[in-house]
Amino acid sequence: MSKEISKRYNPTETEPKWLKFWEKEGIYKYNPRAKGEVFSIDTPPPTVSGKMHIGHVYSYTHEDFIARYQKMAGRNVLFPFGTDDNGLPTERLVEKLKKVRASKMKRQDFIDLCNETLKEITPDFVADWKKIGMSCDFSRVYSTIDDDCRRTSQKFFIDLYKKQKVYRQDAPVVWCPHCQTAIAQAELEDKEAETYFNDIVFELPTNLPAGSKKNNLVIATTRPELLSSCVAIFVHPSDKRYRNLVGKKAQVPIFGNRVEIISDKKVDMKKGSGAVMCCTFGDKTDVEWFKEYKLTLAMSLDKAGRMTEKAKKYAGLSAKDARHEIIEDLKKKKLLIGQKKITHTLNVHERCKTEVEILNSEQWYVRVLDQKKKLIQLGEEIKWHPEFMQTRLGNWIKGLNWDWCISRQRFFGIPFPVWYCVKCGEAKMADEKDLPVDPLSANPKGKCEKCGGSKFIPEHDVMDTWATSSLSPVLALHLFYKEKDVEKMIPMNLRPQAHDIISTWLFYTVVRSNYHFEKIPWTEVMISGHVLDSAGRKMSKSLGNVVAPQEILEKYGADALRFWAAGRSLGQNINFSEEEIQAGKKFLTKLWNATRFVMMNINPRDLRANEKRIGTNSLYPTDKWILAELEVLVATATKSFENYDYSSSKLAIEKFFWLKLADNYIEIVKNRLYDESPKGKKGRESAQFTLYSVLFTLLRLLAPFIPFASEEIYQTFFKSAKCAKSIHLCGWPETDKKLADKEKIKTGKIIVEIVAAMRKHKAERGLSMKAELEKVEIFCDAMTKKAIQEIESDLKAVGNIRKINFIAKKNSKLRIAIQ
RNA sequence: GGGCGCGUAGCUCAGUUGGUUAGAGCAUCUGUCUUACAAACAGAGGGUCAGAGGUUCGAGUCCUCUCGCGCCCACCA
Repeated sequence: MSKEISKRYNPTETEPKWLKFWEKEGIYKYNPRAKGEVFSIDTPPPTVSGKMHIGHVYSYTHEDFIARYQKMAGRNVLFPFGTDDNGLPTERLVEKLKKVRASKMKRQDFIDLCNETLKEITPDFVADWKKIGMSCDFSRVYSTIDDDCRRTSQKFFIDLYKKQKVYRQDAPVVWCPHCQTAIAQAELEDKEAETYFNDIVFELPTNLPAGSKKNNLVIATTRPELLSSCVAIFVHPSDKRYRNLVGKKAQVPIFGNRVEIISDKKVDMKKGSGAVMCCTFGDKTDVEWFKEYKLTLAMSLDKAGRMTEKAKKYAGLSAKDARHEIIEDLKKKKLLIGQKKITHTLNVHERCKTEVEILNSEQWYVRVLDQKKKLIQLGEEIKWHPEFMQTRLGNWIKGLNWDWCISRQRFFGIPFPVWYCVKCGEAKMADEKDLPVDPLSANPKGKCEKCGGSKFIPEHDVMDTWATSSLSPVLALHLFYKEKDVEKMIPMNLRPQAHDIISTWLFYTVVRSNYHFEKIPWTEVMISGHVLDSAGRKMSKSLGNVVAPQEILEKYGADALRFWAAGRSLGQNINFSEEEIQAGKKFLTKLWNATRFVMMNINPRDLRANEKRIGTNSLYPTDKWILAELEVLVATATKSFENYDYSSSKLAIEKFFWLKLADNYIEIVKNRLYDESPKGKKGRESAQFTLYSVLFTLLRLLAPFIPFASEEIYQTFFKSAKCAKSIHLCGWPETDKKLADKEKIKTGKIIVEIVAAMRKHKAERGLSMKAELEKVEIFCDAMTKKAIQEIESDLKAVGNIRKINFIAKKNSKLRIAIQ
């Protein structure tokens, strides 16, 4: 071995080298016809959003551990890659990068700008995924806005239409006034806010039944600006205070219109005054009442969140300003008789944190509410890792209140392949062979199927990005398979993802797979947790605790980051800790040094030539011990990986390497390696053979976690004797039951115990570990004595002991006395 | 209010189907230049396993309740 091999492993120098090598050699290319059972992964296409963040590192490395393991275990791994780059997130990014506002630009100019911007930034964005060592096949990637995805997305939309699983309806929908589009239930977030509960006086008609004391009705509301939308007042049926008012009318203050007082059990008698104004629309209950009692529609807010003509003198004001003015006016008229400060939770749009409204508008919906039972059942058919994550999907489905709204009044997305007949309004779908199509620039073929009309207007809306990414199994498979073969590959083997998008991406994919293929999209899912800051708080720009993985990569390299990411079990959140990443780097140095030391004392070619002669049978008992331990390790690591439990695998490997191999075994046998005399040949060769095979096995066990360092070590020290061109093609170690010798494991425990006793003896006396020990007395039973005698020479060497005395007695526990 | 997860050494976490004296890393202290590694190595101290009941010969592990933390959902008049 050449002397210039450095003492310290330098990841930042090494990693780019192997990245290039893997790409050049096509190590991770997928070949559908290659041998081995296919293992297909529905990789999450990251949203192109500037830069990869630390949360990406965490969950993507998890799936990479599994992909690499599966590949080494002989499966033909399909590990595709794509990017999700349309819809609101992309629009927002482009607006920010290019300092433009989509709403102030010509539609087509903005779309062109989005496409250009994506072209500029995507390569750098994807490069980060390569840098962390993802073993995806990057030679073909999809983007959810590319031609093929647009075609696929539109094709499957038409499929939904034909199957009547998608419908268009003019109805109340959750609306973001900032983004000016409808959004889906899954895109809502909670936000705590302070507001006032206002007690407002509604005048009652004068012709009240005899005995009525009051001539007005007080209603508490947080949203006085919606007074002009008030279409009814609700009270509880058993509320004695208002019983005689049911069926009567009350006058809306300021606006003067009269609304009916209705009784309904949804009213909470204890809240406010017990009487509620129903506005179209203030909240979900209003929608329910609107539908149930067929109330009139009175929308006071427009799509931009400004007051409409309905609000008369307040028209044109923002909701916030209108609230202020109305309160002032009510005060003047002495119709506001109380204000109470409260904190309540309201729904905001997750993308822009704007308070959402409910507006009536025409949207496309995918049916999900009538499928709840079936969808829950499909969720149960999938095997979940960890299991408890399945409950989250079940709970989400149970709690759904709206069908899945997929239309967005936006610009950069996949258009609906739809026109509407001017005469009868019937939707007309595009011809499949014309896809992808933009209805704004193309015309439909043929006449209206319903009325025979020949004039059409195009659909302006685009689809929500989830409506395309929910087809990711198809998008990914289509990179490598012909369209007609795609369905045969479903269900895929694995969907990996983080827990935050169970109610969106995971759920929607199940919905689509059910409608299009009538089966689950994958047989197993693995769900990763999140990365929190070192104090366990969410990372956010406002807290200033965001960690950029790019800096960590530069400082410690990808392997150290990956090693850190493997440290917590699947599904658990992890706190970011630079110390733990440092520990990973230390592990790499230690591994490098241990290998370097071993290989300085071994000539792999000689070893190979003498392999048969040395064999495993004639090995020293100490050597059989470490091989037995290694067998246990391989079995554990394999079992854990098969169960997606990479963290147990990593922990076991780490402990074996550091505690058993480096701290003990190598220390014990190094004396045999140094002995170059003819007499020491047998012992030397036995240790060499053992060390070489242990390290090569260990290296393969570690390869999924630290692909760069394991490759560097393989290429530097092992490749001449082994044939594969990369460690990642060397295969997963096989277990060899012959070596799993339980007796030798017991012997090993005894060795470690005796060595520890000698070390303690020397440490307590401040002696060098090399210091000679005159005599060591061992109290034990006859069986143990026999076992120790087999390894006596190794023990004497490592402890520099002159003499070992045995005091063997029946049932005597092992005890060591040192002089 | 409902669901899920978590609570083990100063910190971050392991702890298989219940079974010897509850483990590791980091941190702390002490020692050692030892022909892989001083950014190393060896050793030490440090735990009522959140709390209370229960099942059991035996509970960190199983059951019930309580408390604390986190996430998701609901409530938003």
